[in-house]
Amino acid sequence: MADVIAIARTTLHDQVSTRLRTMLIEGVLAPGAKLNERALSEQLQVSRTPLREAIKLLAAEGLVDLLPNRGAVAVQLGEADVMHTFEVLASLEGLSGELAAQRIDAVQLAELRALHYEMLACFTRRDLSGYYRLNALIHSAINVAAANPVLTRTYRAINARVQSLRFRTNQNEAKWKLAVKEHERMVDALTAHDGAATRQLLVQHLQHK
Amino acid sequence: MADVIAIARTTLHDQVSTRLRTMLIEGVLAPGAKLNERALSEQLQVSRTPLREAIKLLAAEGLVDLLPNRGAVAVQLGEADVMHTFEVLASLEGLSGELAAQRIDAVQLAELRALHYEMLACFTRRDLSGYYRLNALIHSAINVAAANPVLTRTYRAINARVQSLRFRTNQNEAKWKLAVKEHERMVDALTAHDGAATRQLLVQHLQHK
DNA sequence: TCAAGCCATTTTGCATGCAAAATGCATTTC
DNA sequence: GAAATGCATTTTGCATGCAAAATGGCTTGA
Repeated sequence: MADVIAIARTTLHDQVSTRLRTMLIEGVLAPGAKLNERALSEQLQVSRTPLREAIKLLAAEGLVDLLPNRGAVAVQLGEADVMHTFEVLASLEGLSGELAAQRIDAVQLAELRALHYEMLACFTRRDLSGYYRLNALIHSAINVAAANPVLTRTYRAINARVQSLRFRTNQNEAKWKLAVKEHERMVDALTAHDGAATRQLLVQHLQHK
Repeated sequence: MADVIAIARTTLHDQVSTRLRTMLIEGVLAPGAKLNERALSEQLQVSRTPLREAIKLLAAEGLVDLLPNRGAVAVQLGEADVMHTFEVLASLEGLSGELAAQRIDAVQLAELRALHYEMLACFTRRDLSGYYRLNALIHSAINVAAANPVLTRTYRAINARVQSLRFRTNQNEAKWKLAVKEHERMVDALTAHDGAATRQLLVQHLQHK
């Protein structure tokens, strides 16, 4: 009984916030839309209390704006907001890469390489959705290898803000090729445990979006 | 009637979260302490609803841990947690410096220099509390010069986590001298609009703590 | 004496109720 | 006809009530 993980007990406001978050990211709640408490509570079949707690949480994450006495509104990011968010994201990705390069072990490296090859397969087949999935997995693996929970949490929170945009951006062939190339170099840099290089590559990688 | 600012109307849960945040930072609510809802609501003279909303917010900020069905506990940072937090903070400070170096204007630079001289005065008088105040102002000014609200918000949130620790750390003379020296170089780098150098200095500066 | 089980009390989580603020609409006035 | 005003409705914000879970102490049995 060494590594028995506690049974996940989840509170209602937690479930609600998760639900709302995906609704916001997937655009079910479009930017600028008002979040009507009564309507949402009926839709999600919960009372207003946990719903309100969830909304406060999303406000803290920057996914909704809170107007006193006038409710919550799904944030509408202007061009400047997106740029600012990407600046911070790039920096955090860079840190993630630098730390990962220092801390990644052989097993993690092997797994990363495996994911990379799977991604190449998707690229070759022009399987865009598979590519996206693996891309996310790879970046997540790097994040895990960085072994810094604070970083992981912060990155996740900020990433959620622009996640919805990624549903819209579409890759062209040249960019796609470049991204794959960059990934290749990333794996190399991580293998060499070259922190500075990995950082550089990840920052660049994000700036190309 | 050009720049009339709207009257600040504040919600109760907002006030409560602000109050609790300072209580946590200042150690009135010591790390590991349970946040009893009834006790706090009586103490702050508010009902449990806004109090609970505030606690959820602080949980999102990472100042308290939420144990399902067992309430909230003021976070107790282990050595590893502190290290992880500082890693992220250093990175964000670095970004702040890099952006500030690119974007700072003459007026902001002048103000920064003025603050720096005020800080030197405090250093000369061995006025530690004045020094801390100006130090915070200078870092805040750099943050503002970086002109990235997302960065500012993120930094603030993460900084709050370790802010309470700073009440305890005490400078020795040598470290203090070094910090002042580093600040001097920072101002120079910003004046030269040298992003890389400013980044480097700020990262180092934080690592010395 | 000590441990295990049980019950009373406390505490959290959620639902609901009520008041203040905001919104929308109709009416009035010019 | 357009703008302003007043009123009804809606919506948010907070307080309170109630049930489930947790906590602490007590008794019972070995």
